[in-house]
Amino acid sequence: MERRRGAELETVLLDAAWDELMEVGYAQLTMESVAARAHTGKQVLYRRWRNRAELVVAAMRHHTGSIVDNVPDTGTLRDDVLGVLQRMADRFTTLGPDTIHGLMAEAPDLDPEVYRRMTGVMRTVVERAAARGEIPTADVPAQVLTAPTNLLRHEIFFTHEPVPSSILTSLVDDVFLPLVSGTPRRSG
Amino acid sequence: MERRRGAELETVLLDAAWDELMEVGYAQLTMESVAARAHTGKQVLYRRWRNRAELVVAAMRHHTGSIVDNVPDTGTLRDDVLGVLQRMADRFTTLGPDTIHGLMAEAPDLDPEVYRRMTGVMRTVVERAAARGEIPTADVPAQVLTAPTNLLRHEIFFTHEPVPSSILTSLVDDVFLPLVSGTPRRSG
DNA sequence: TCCGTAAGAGACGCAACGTCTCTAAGGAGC
DNA sequence: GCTCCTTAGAGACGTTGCGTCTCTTACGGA
Repeated sequence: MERRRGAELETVLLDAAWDELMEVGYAQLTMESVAARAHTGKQVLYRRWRNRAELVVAAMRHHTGSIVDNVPDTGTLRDDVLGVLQRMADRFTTLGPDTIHGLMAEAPDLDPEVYRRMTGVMRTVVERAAARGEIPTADVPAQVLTAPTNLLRHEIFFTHEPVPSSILTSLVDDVFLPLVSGTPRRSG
Repeated sequence: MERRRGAELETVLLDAAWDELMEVGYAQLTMESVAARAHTGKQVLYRRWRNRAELVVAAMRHHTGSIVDNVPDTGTLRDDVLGVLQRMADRFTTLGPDTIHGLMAEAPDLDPEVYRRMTGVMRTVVERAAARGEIPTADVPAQVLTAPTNLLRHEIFFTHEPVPSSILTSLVDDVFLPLVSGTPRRSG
């Protein structure tokens, strides 16, 4: 019997977890089913991850690299932000809301990190736009900076159909760009 | 033995579920624990609700009435919106994120209804402001209308501490009011 | 060649699910 | 006031999946 070890085994485990996630979804995914799919025992899983949630998160990380790498840089703020949103939408659509909700419920310490990353991405995009002179300043309130990604995430969480692209454009054109372009201080 | 029936029994059951929810949280709440607290059997619960999620939702509804009743009407748009947000924050804070995530994971068909209600509330608030002449028009894009409540909900979902009131004011002053008051069309 | 680590496999006890069964309380109808 | 029918109260039951524990054995390092 060929016995897998080290990185090779780990890849097999993570792939098994990912495949199981894609086929049956998070709610139906069990440690037993992943172990069986990888032709190994549960202990091998528990030696590496403390529970289902950690295993699935690791599988997700393994399957798709970080969003933070290669921030969109199209030359216009609008397309950059749309690019960011499009990537988020694509990514979460493949996961599906049940997986997301399940993970949120079981791995509560995990989420803040995930979404704080996007703040950095948006900051980069906005700073580039300001450097181009496209917007008056990169000094944008945090709530404005994170509004598009947060609203999209909200949409993904509460909607069970894929997010239509009209929502993405509306978030950019109706919400984000007006807030950063004019930045009209209220007269009151 | 006094045997409870009908509405009286139902109230006891829902109260037991609510108390259990407040004391141990959603993850630790079991049908058995609720039944025991209500001094009854599980079958009495299952005769009324199909599962844990439905029971808890019913308990929440029973404990706190709808938000839609009495929309804030303070005379200024800013205070109205702040009032709406404050109520949302209060309500969700008593529940806690684990309960919310747990419910979302187990009762996926439930959520859209809940958050579409707030759209109606915001529409009312904005229409009143337009009628007062406080803002130029009540014809506001849907994404703008729902931005504050959605962003707050997002914040509640991803944060594990209570939402500070500075976030509420920022959502109103930095995001919402600029979008509805000037509504400056971008020059480009 | 020997040894120690960990893979592969599965038994185990536990917790909670949701179903099923049983007894008896207490309204409704006569 | 008696009978009947619904259903409360209680808990047994089988199932599932968790996370732990145990055992044998492959294999890489010294």
